[in-house]
Amino acid sequence: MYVRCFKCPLRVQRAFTPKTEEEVAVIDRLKSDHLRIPAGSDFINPEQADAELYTVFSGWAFRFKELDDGRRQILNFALPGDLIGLQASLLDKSLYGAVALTDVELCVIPRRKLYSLFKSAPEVAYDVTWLGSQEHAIVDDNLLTAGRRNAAERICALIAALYRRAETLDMVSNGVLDFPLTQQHIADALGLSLVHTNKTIARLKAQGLFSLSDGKLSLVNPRAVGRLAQHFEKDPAPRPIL
Amino acid sequence: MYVRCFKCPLRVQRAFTPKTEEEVAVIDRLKSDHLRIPAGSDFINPEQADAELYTVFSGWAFRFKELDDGRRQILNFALPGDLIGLQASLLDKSLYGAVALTDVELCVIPRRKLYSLFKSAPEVAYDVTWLGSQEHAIVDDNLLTAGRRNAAERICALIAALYRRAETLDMVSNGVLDFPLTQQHIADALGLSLVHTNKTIARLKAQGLFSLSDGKLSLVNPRAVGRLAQHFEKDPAPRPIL
DNA sequence: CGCACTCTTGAAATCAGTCAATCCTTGTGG
DNA sequence: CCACAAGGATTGACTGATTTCAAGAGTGCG
Repeated sequence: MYVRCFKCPLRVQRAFTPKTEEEVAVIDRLKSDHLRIPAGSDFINPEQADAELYTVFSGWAFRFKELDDGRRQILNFALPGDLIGLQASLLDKSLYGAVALTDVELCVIPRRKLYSLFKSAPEVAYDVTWLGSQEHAIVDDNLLTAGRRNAAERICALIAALYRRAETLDMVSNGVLDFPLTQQHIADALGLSLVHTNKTIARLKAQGLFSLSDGKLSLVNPRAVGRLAQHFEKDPAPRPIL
Repeated sequence: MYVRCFKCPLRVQRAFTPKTEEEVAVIDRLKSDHLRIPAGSDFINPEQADAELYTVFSGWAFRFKELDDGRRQILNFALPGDLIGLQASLLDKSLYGAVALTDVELCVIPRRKLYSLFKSAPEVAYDVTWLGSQEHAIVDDNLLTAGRRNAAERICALIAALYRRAETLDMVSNGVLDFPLTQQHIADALGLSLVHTNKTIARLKAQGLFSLSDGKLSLVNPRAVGRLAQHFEKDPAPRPIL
């Protein structure tokens, strides 16, 4: 079930800027494979030298780093349309790992073709850079969260940001989002322990901020969540997609 | 005292990959100004819509984000040769501020020229992307630090990383580095309070890990610092510079 | 001299981490 | 159908790291 870019159902969504036929043709030639990765398995290893560049086609994934003794920090989550592996492709060595959170489909862009892409299709290269910066902005935000917010604020910030991003991809229906993170993932993303994460989530749910069970998230009181999170982002403008 | 790129004393240092004459000419035409910013003043405001792209020519700078109530997180420090403002240039709105830590000289690259740069000088555009990824990798690291290391580890990780980067720029002489961060900066970069930062630094100094006073840093026991920091980086390969 | 900035120090308060069980659901094998 | 294992969520009690509050000391500067 290989998906050709000119038949890609993702790129026509409202979240993405339309591309010309020629650009899509370039991207289609660029794409070397369409992978299916089962939930829980990794597709970039820390230390890996030859990691490719991926666009998430469907499902959720995340990047992480860890210390010797196993302490793990999730750096950011990737949703459909997001790029994963630009650093690893450019820097000749991955400094992080990437894991499929749900079953995931990935479009593969061979790292070897990246440099020539800058020569042959500058508009597409510009989009690559743009998407890299976008991810960078998210990590910046996550650093602010881990460094300066308390537990309740961290959880609201994470939930608000993911909910918002999912919304633009029409992944929210009737106010409910399929939310595949376990509490362990949330803890790892926020720099908290599992136990403290659990207790804080319980308190926030009891306060009626949001509901989350059986992998279904909905914001019961979006205002209050947004206030705690100090989540300022307005509706994100359409963005490029490869 | 405008510095033309073909006379740039920075780009000839061993830390940077040499460029062809044509490339330097392109960069020289790209450069629109050479700014001097006094220590402590900011050159990118959070929320600023028209931030330019800068290369640090001399001195130290940093990027930061803050919350409503003033809690501030430093995202990363920039040394000579580092790029600042790529996100802000690309994303039409800065989501962070940038401040001169010491007196700083900046090479200005107008954001307006960025897109056309991708068409006219793909090798240079590639370097821009590369440098963006490089900064991204540093922020990833800082997120791991803020999320998962304890106070002593955080301080060692920061010191080790900055010392190492400064070393490659020949800013370390006789084992001593001019280190312009106040303890408040260190605290803001690591997600710690000032008081706890102070006490932890005092303890580490007493243990003979490093010395730091009057803005002079030296690693008394580099091994121990590296071990606590779990700082794996080997000698960084030469990198591009604009 | 007085002000501003940075660094220090002590004590009290609190947030978050660790340890240790228990519960629940789901899937598997007998 | 039942026993059992595995993964995730939950809870209580305790410990400890880090923050907050408050005060003081050293230095450079107008």
